Amino acid sequence: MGTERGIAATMPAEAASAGKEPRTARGRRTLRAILDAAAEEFGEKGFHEGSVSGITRRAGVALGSFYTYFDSKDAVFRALVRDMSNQVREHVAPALRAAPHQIDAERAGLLHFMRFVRQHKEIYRIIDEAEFVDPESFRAHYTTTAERIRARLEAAAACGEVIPEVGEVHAWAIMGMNVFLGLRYGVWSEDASPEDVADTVAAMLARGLATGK
Amino acid sequence: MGTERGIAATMPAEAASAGKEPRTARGRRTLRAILDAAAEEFGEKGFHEGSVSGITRRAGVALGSFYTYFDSKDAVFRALVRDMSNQVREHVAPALRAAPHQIDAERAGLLHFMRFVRQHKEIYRIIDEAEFVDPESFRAHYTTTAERIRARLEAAAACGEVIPEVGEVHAWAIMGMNVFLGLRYGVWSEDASPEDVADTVAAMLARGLATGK
DNA sequence: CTGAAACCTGAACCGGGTTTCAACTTGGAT
DNA sequence: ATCCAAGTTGAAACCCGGTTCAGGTTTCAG
Repeated sequence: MGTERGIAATMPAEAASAGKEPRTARGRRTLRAILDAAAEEFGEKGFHEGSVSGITRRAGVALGSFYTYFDSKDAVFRALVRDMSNQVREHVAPALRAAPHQIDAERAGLLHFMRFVRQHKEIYRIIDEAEFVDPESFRAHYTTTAERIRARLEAAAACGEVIPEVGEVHAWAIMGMNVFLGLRYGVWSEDASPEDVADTVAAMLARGLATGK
Repeated sequence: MGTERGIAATMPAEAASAGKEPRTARGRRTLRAILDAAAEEFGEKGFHEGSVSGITRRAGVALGSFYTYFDSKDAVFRALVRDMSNQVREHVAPALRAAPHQIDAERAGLLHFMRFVRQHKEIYRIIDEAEFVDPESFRAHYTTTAERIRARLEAAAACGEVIPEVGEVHAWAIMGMNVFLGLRYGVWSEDASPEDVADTVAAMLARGLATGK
């Protein structure tokens, strides 16, 4: 289960706990190692089964060093959840902008989300477990995601691309579909191509399931 | 957060761990008290934060009595997950049968699911946490739920009530919508009536979001 | 009524993981 | 070259909750 790049690519300024930011290059290196190790550890074992010593072992640093950068086990987890949430958004956003029509945009959103998930299967374990470990971030993640979908839909409604009744309910419905399809066809099994799944959903979104009669 | 009836209504034979079934009326009473208390405890605090002593305190029995009926903390949780899964199904099933048309059936499914959720808000904490505590049951719950939806859709397709292309993808999409709408409008806030939400979704499912043009 | 099985009790055991801390090392500014 | 703040170390203190168990109480079939 390749965590590959993990958090490393972007190093958010607020990764460490308040007042514990590294001041030297060495410190930044260690912090990054700890964050990547934490993504691995929690992705594999979950929050409660994962351990701080597991993180430091993977990172190749001493147990005590962890507390140079984080106040607690919870704190790293929170940092990770926020980062994951951002990563998804940043990965999907460009595809949305490129779409010529709103239905295409929703199709592209799902498609790129599924692709992202296949490369970062740890995301479900981390975001889902946030419901228990860091409810604030969990709620924030889904609320802002739904809000973004709603804004897109309403803009499209203004252009006459979709029906004028679109609103929050549609946004949550679409988000729910995407999350479950990502779990089913991204994490659990890859027995259907993301493109086919996205096509099917786009068709349903466009014209519904009812027959003409 | 009234757990109200909890598990009490139906007492599944396999609630207790193997070989630990109660043999007297007193035993059954105690087992039931423990199960209801466990639903409360885990619903409020989640699996890891919840404790066996918290359960027995709520149930008004001694710590040791717990182990008369369950092999471990995990075991009660597993029993709870299966029971919850059944309860939802049993609560929603009748409404499905009563629907005259497949789209009505899906509307009714969502409607009754939301109503059930409002009365059993613990369900999300318990089923969601099963992803980590009891992955088998978690997977089973969603797999069989989706399978049931798929079967309904395909039967309806055979009657010409819905388009013939319906399949697994549609089933997972509908399930995902329902889960997230239940979370948003059942657990997090009751700022929209289940009926309105269900109507909106049914319309989307029937005719889609695209405009005529 | 009565005795054995079922059930209840809670103090104590136990393992494991988080967090602390005092001594030590490193690196870059002066 | 020197010095000290930043960083590192890992053993051990600490905490906490799951699980056990030996002894007492209740139930109910015979």
